Formats: sequence, C-alpha cells, structure tokens
Amino acid sequence: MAGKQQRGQETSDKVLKAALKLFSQHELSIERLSEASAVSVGSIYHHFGNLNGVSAALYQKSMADLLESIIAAVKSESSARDKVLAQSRAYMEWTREKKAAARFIHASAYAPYMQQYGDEIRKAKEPILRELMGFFEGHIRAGEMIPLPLPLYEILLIGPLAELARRWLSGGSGLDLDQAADHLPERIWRSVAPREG
Amino acid sequence: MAGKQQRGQETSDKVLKAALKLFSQHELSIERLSEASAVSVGSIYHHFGNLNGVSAALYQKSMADLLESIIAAVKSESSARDKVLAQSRAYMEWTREKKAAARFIHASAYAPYMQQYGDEIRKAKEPILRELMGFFEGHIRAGEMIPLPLPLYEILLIGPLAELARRWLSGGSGLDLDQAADHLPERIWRSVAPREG
DNA sequence: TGTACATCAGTGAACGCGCGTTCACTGATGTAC
DNA sequence: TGTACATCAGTGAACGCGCGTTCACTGATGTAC
Repeated sequence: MAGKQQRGQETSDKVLKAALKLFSQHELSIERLSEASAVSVGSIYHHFGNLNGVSAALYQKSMADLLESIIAAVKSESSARDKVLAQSRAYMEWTREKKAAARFIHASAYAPYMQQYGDEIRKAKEPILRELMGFFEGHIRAGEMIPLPLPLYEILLIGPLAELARRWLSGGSGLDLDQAADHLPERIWRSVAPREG
Repeated sequence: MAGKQQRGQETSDKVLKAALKLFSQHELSIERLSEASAVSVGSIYHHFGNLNGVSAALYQKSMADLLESIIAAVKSESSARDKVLAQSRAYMEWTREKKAAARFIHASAYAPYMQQYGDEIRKAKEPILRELMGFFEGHIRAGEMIPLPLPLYEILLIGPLAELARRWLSGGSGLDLDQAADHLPERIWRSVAPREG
C-alpha cells in the first residue's frame, strides 16, 4: 500500500492529506481526490488499489497517530493513577487538535472499507495497542488496578473518551472539553481503581 | 413523516422493517427497499420524502426502543446503585436482542441523514433522554451520586456500553457479553459513585 | 562508465451502471352539506 | 343516505448523472553485468 520509491511515498502522503480534507467537507470521491491532490486517478489506483484502500490507509495513519500520542503521554508517568489520567487527557487533547482525523476515525466504525480491509487494519493496530496496554499490566498484577479481562479494560478506559469525542465532534451537544478534562480523567480512574483508591 | 391514515401507518411500518433488514445486509437502496417491502418507490417517497428520511425514521424508532427499554429497567429500582446497574444491564440486553437495530444506531453517528435530519432527530430524542436522566437527578442532589454536569453523566453511563456494543457488534473482538455483564455495571457505578460507595 | 532490462510511478480518457429522484397519473378514504 | 370535493395513499416508468474502475500507454528509477 506504500510506495517503494521515495516519490511514491510523497505521492501517497499528498493523497492521504487531500483525502482527509475532502472527507471533512463530505466531498471525498476519486475524481475530487485526484484534483485536490494533483495526483492522477490512475496513480491513486496504482498506490492504493481502490478508494477503500485510500480510506483504510488514512484510518491506519490516523489511529497510529492517536495511539502514539497516548503512549507518549503514559510513558512519562509512573503510578497507575497518573497513567490513567495521562491517557485520558492525551486522548482529549488529540481530539481537540486533530478534529478532522478524529472525525474520520469515529466515522469509520461501520464504513465499507472496514469490511474490505478490516483484518489488515486490525493487524496493524494490534502491536501498538498491545504496547499501550502493556503499561497497565504491571499495575494490574500488582493490585493497583482491579483485575479484569483486557478487552473490558479497553472499554472502560476508551469508552467514555470515545463517546465524549463523538458528541463533541458532532457539535451542538453543549459539551465543553475543558470541563470534561476537569472531571472525566478522575472518573475513569475510579472505574478501574481498587477500593479505597 | 408518519401516515395520517391507518394504511399509511402500516405501509410505513413495512418499509422500516424492510429497511432494517436490508441495512444489515448492506443492501439498502430505494429500489431494493421497494422490492423487499412490496411498497412502490413513489409511495416510499410519499411517506418519507427521500431515502435519508427512511433512515432518519428508522433511527428514531430504534433509539426510542432502546431508551424505553432502559427506562423500563431503571423505573423498577430504587437505589442509585441499582438504577445504574439496571440501566447498564438493560443496554447490554437490548444490544444482544436487537443486533440489527443496535448496528444501525451505532452506524448512524456520521451518516448523511444525520446532517439532513439531525435537528429533528435530536428534538424527538430529547424528551425521552430527559425522562431517563430524571431518574438519577434526585440521587445526585441527595449526594448518592457525585455532582457532575449532566452531559458528562451521559458520557460516563453510556460511553463504556456504547463502546462495548460497537466492538461486540463488529465481531472478532474476543468480547463476551456475559463476561461484560458480570463486570461492567459495577465498574460504571464506581465511576459515578461518591467515595466509600 | 555505459547499456539493457525490469520494475515502479504516473497519466487521463472512456466506460457503464447503480442509484436517488421525479412526475403524471389512478385509486382509496375522509368530510361537508 | 347520498353526492361532491379534498386530501391522502400508492404506482412504476423514465431520467440523468455521479461515481468507481479499467486500461493502454508513457516516463522515471533502480539494477545487473
């Protein structure tokens, strides 16, 4: 899916950048994409296979960027609580700063390219997610966080943040990100903290 | 959007029922919808305006069904904790039993008909949501649940459940609804419980 | 250092078809008197 | 109880166009000897 020559890489980048812009204007189609990126339709097909391939690549790139941001934030904390707070804040900050990419990620869940490229995407996402969860596993074993199947952990740690992002990005929900940042991280921590935490 | 004669109502119901089925097969289009519902294309337009109108109506109906299920479950509980547990379990049960409708709801967030009919949908949803949150407001005022802006409450109560549903419905996530039902309700309660809850 | 060949990258016109929407019309139901 | 009229409900052929995809081709880059 990526170029094997440098100019191929540059072309891919141009295409993905234009794709994100067009998506946020609800105008993503190959013709418009070819115009906006100054890359021919044929070349887009050469690099991405089809339009779904463009979307799948954009999803992977956006999701990797989000997860890396979170990892960077968690990495510099040492206690379980500080890690949970840091990952919550990092998620919110990333959403605020990369609205278009955030919208794209949240809009992707049931998109047609997830059907076609779902396996590939999951395979690319898994090691990064594993790295992230790795930061918490030690604390779970040490009893500083409650014992729970890992998938449920993801749901508790990500669920409220994803819901917040979706609503905030949709607009008109009366939500204030600063207010959310004041309250949610501590609440999320409580949901995974042992008693008397 | 609804018929003013009885046969109009029946026709609408047939259309919405077929629409949900076709959606779950990724085959929702007016032509297929006309075939599957045995209602002419023109009649569908007469009742729903356009295809987005069909989707908007289906969303409203599905969401109302979900919220009513939750309300029914919460209504019969008295303590704050039991209400939170009941609403969590009701959400999961509804998702399990109405997979197609659940999928449709989760797929709707960024769908085109939300652009066109968003205001109307929010207006229809609001009073039901208000009723649901009303069950918790007394407990919040009584200090049996932490004080928080209502929109953040919705996020804490719904977020993990929505995330669970999305992942479970997408399949291949290794999630077990029964296992989730064992752990999540209590965890969600902890996220809104006052200290020493 | 140069040549030949393979592979990668890029082009854009042409295709074709799935799709939402329209429209002029018929038929059924409800209502006023 | 009956007639006239308005409104609601329903039909399906025809339109047209946006869209993703293909394809035969040219050009650029890399590599083997």
